[in-house]
Amino acid sequence: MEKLAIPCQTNPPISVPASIIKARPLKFSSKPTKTSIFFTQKLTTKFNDDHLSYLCSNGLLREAITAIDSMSKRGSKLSTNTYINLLQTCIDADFIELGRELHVRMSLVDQVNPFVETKLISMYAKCGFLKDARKVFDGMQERNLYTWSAMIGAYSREQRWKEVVELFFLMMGEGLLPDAFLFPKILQACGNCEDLETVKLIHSVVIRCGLSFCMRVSNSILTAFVKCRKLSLARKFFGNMDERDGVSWNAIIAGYCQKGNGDEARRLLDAMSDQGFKPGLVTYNIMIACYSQLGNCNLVIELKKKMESMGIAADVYTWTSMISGFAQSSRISQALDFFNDMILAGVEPNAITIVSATSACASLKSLQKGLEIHCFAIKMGIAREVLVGNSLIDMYSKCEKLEAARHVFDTILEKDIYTWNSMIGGYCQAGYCGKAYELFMRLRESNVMPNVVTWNVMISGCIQNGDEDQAMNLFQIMEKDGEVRRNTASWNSLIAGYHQLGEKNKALAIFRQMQSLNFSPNSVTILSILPVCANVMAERKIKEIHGCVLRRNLESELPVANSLIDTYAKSGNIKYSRTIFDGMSSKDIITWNSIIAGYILHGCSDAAFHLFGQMKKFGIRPNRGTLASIIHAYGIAGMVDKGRHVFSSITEEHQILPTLDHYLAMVELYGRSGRLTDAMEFIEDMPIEPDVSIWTSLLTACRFHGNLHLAVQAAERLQELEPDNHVIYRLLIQAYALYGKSELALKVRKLGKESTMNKCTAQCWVEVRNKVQLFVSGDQSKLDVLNTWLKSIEGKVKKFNYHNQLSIDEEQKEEKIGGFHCEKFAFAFGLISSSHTPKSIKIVKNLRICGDCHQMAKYISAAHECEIYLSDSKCLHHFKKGHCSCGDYCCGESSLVEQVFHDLRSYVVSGNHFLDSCPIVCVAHYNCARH
DNA sequence: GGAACTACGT
Repeated sequence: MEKLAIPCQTNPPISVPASIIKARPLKFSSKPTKTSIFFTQKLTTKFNDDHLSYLCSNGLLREAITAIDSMSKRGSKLSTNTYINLLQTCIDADFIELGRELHVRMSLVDQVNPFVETKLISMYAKCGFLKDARKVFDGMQERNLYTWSAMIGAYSREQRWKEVVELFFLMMGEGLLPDAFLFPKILQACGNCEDLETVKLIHSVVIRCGLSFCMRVSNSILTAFVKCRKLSLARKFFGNMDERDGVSWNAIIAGYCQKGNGDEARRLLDAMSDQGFKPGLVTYNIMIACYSQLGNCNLVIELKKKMESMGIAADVYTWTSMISGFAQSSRISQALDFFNDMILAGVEPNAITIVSATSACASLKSLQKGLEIHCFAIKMGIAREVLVGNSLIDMYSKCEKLEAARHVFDTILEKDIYTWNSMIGGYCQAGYCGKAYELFMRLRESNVMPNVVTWNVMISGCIQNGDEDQAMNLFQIMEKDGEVRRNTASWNSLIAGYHQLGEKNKALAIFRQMQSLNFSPNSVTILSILPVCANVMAERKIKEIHGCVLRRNLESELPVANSLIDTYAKSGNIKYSRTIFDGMSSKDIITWNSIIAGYILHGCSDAAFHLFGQMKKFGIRPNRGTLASIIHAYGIAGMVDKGRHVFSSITEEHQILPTLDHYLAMVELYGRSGRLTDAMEFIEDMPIEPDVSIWTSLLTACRFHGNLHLAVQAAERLQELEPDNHVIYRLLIQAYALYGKSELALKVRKLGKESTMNKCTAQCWVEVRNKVQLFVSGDQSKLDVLNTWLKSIEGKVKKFNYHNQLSIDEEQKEEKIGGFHCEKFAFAFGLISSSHTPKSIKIVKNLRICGDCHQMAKYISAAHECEIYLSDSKCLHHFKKGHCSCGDYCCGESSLVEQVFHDLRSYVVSGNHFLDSCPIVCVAHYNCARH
């Protein structure tokens, strides 16, 4: 800009742009007339205005202030207009400091009036100082519509909807009503905080003040009803509208889309065209967003083609909603394909596109694609923006690239709490608890306040990494030190953490405490606590949680219903699983897998096959888990060829790479049917290294079918894999001893003695009529009654359908109580501890049930018409009418995994049994239970 | 006389 120095008598020489000089009238009459005085004043004002705004627009704030001060010293008062223009300059250029100076000077010369005050409100608000804006507002003598509009507009921009609605009521209290501009703002606020009552009130006010004809206002009412999720009201309002425009149609269509009712939205779209309204870009974008979220690829493509045929090009919103919608509906690779298509179509992504695409990469853990998008963000110059940066941190964390995540973290210019939480969460997930803690401490020193999420992330990080004390400590101090209120997620972090640590009892205690403090469990809580209760003796607790699910209307959430199916099945109640399954209006692959696995657990392979067929009929594609289960089911049914056929279909038909669970199911399939050589050959041909479960499965099969030669091989391989496992030692010794290799047996025994492993004590728990009794091996006190009874039936059991197994279980003697295994006492206690034979007995055993006891359970279930549910360390046995759901295959030596034992002992030791209403009766008191 | 600031979609 060309600058000229012009001499000036009253002011020091200053530079003024040529355009201003040109704009100045050049002629003055020598004698001042009334008009010319007016003109001169006006010119002076204009000159001052231009002069000051010139200084401002060039950033010469100090000079501007000096000029103002020297003007006021000379007694020339700045006009309100000048102040307003200056304040506007401050807004436009974000010169809040100058604005404050002006505010001070205006107050000093007492030149404040509603006009400038309103402008001051705008200025403070737009520069991000809402509190100062409010201070001006509160200090005002009189407020008019403009003032209210400025103040309400300020809260609206900050999305502080509640304050907007509050101000609306205050405004009405002062006898003022919004106009056609302000009503939409307030309605938007009501919609966003779902304040239906206020919307209804405004609706009636609008009718009374005759503003219903205004499209903006009535469209805003319509939108507010939609946002309050009152679609019936919205539809009624829409139907009653005298006039509708495209926006009205879009609003009602958006309402159905938000509810996921794409069909109704589609009908409205057609009706809209029929009534002569052309759907526009926004209409198509709404519809496409809806179908993208539903993951309906075909319809999205169809709609996009249709809009393009109407001459409407997909814009950045169209593509972005497709990308984010598909990412959210788990069709993540499709979402990333759309990102590519968008770039090819030459549409420039915006920050939200980048965020959506990055989060898609995060869920896919696709580092390659994530890096590409990071490059895009860098090229667009938005990689350091907080929103984009946050999603990049998340993506790198999920791809386990913590250093890259940290690099992004360090480069983000203005970190918000999400930035910190993402980084801390990333460290926690990766197990770097120390780094997370370090960052957490740094955050507490920064000017960003940790929020409840930060604390929750830290708690779950600590507990997942095993630092239970630190987790509890954080949980205790968060409210006092952190000034955040615990929420459901805080409790969930602890419950899920304890569940992962296998501390079921502590998880249940936290769950109880949570409820007693009136925190409502949500679906996450339910999903953490249900697996804890998957136990034949916890049915009451499960029903209690089921009740809680129904009260909170959580049964419609698929994962919750799926978990209920799974938990009931694992707890012996497959009928309940089925009832829930049948009652579900929508089912996903997990639903089908849960019920199928449930039936298999109960030995009902036919039901599993039937459901598998039905599932395919419904067009649900089986996944990895389904196929493993079905092979397992063919194993139980002894249908080897069918099982093999399913195995080959994994790769051929379903294009899935078989994993260890499929190989295990195949070994079991061969093993059960006695095709041990096939099993061995299958294991040797496996492209992945067989693990403990594979060899254990083979060993079980060898025991069942009496193949000592292969048993020794399996035991040797097991011993190689887990040299410190004492159970495997014992198996190996027994196998050698029985195979006639006593020298080897002795040698191994010597080695085994040197290892410090302790043998587990056998224990079992029996529940009869909601009372729980513990039997521990080695405790022989006061068991005469049971002993006598057991001896009386021993002979009968032997005659009953005995399967002659290869016995390598000789060492179990030491676990016995008075010559019997503890579960036999459990059977006896269950049967004779009250006057009637119970319909069912439920037992949990820490080790694996032996063949002998298994036999007795079968006998009892037939002779006494009493079903026995026995959950041992490996399997759920359901004895009924002389048969067991495991098909007699799952009994034998004690388990390799002693987890169940550990869990159960902790219940007793801590005195907190999971059935609140079921106190544990100690063994010595068993006689009292009869009365 | 000035000032408030224009509904539906990421």
